[in-house]
Amino acid sequence: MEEGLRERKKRETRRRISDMATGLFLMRGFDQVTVAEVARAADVSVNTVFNYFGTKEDLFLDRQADLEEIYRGIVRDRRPGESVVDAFRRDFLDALDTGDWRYGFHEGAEVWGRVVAESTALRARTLEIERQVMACVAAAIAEEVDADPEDVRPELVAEQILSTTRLLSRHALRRRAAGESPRETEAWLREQAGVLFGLLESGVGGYGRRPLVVAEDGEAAGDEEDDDVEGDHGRP
Amino acid sequence: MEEGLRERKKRETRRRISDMATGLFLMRGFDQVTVAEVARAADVSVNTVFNYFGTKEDLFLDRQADLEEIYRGIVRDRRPGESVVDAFRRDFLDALDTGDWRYGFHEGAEVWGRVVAESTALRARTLEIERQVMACVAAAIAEEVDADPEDVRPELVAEQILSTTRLLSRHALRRRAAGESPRETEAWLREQAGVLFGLLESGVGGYGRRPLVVAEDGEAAGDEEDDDVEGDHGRP
DNA sequence: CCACAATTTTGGAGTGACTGCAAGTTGGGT
DNA sequence: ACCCAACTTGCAGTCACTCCAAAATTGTGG
Repeated sequence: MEEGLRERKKRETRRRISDMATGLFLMRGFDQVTVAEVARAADVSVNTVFNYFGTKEDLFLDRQADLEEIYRGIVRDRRPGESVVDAFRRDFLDALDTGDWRYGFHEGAEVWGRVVAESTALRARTLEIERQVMACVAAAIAEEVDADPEDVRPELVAEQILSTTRLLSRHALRRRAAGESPRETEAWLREQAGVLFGLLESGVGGYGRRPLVVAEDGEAAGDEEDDDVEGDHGRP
Repeated sequence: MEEGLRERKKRETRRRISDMATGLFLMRGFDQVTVAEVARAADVSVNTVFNYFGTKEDLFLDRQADLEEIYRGIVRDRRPGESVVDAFRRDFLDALDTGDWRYGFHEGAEVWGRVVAESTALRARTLEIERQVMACVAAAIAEEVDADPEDVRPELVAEQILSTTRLLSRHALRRRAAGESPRETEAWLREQAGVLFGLLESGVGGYGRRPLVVAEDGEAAGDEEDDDVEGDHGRP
């Protein structure tokens, strides 16, 4: 098991294919590059490409396994006094500091984001991956709180948290793509992370509540702009 | 514009193609039916099929426009005193009563769900549709509360609500597919809708909080089973 | 009823992802 | 050196989907 020549070659080949592919995709766009071209660039046959990667999309998106492992760790290793939401918020803010690839803050993320956004196939695969990661996080949470298999709450919590981070990442990419500077985007993200995670914690129950009594005949049903999410959930 | 012969024929053709397609898909599964077969069954050429439907998946899933309109209505027509979450909960419970198709409670929904679940292409398209519907709901909410275009909260609220209903539908389909009776599933759904929407309202902030002091050396970090989500959001 | 234009349908010839198979080629153990 | 297993390759084929130009159909004005 000393890492034979065979194993090394396999790893190298896989790597070479993946690198050539991502390079071409980033340069010319996903749909503008054929698998045959990738194969030629990596100096292998088309069949070999499909031997290593199940689909063309996987050539660009094959971090799913890593993601699942990392997220499992976040849930498992949360600190004393931390809820699951707390743990993910901390991780998100840390990632913001370190320019982690997961949330799309790293160098060149705008290009990557643009390539994904422009290809329906890649967008679809991204969603599917997110779904699977969600299921994985839900399982991790369920295991941690030792929940009944019938209990749906872990899934809900996972879904809520991941939609929050996904939302933040998406806006980050959009802003960077629109030409905003990394500094500005980071500041904005830090602020919005506070808002959104706060909303997550305290609940969205009151959002957009329509007033019981129509005001003075002025506007129909406007909301206060500043603090329209209150803690009261009682319904009359 | 008296509904000429031409328009009627077009509508009929489209309908015929769609019906034949869904029939075949439900009977034999999405991947086991080719577009050519659908075309033959509908007595048109393959090109005509693609003339009416952009992709094979759209032959099975073309309610998106309806969905968006309905959801817009739910947001717009919420009653006095109702928050957005309230409005969607009410709609969900109503749908449960009426066997509405949107959440997969109608007759034959298990078959439909199985067909979708078995095809990666259909699953992917479903996710993409859900994403677009989400964006639409977010826009509706933003418009209703007259939010700043920069404000991300409407998107978060939309995402949260729709993941809740989606979660409920998914479990409903799974249970029906597993052979549970409609009655049982409905009862379960009604109960879970209460739990999940409640969690949405009051926030998931405390979920899975790890205790500050490890208990007595018994188990490591278990949670109370009944009410592990409290209203306190303060972090120590 | 007859051109004539607009629209729809169709056939045919691609392209590109992906599969299955049979025939090489290569690495590792004997 | 020899063999087996794993890996690679070429080839033929399927299927979704596109582009284009030639019918076929429908609506319109004389």
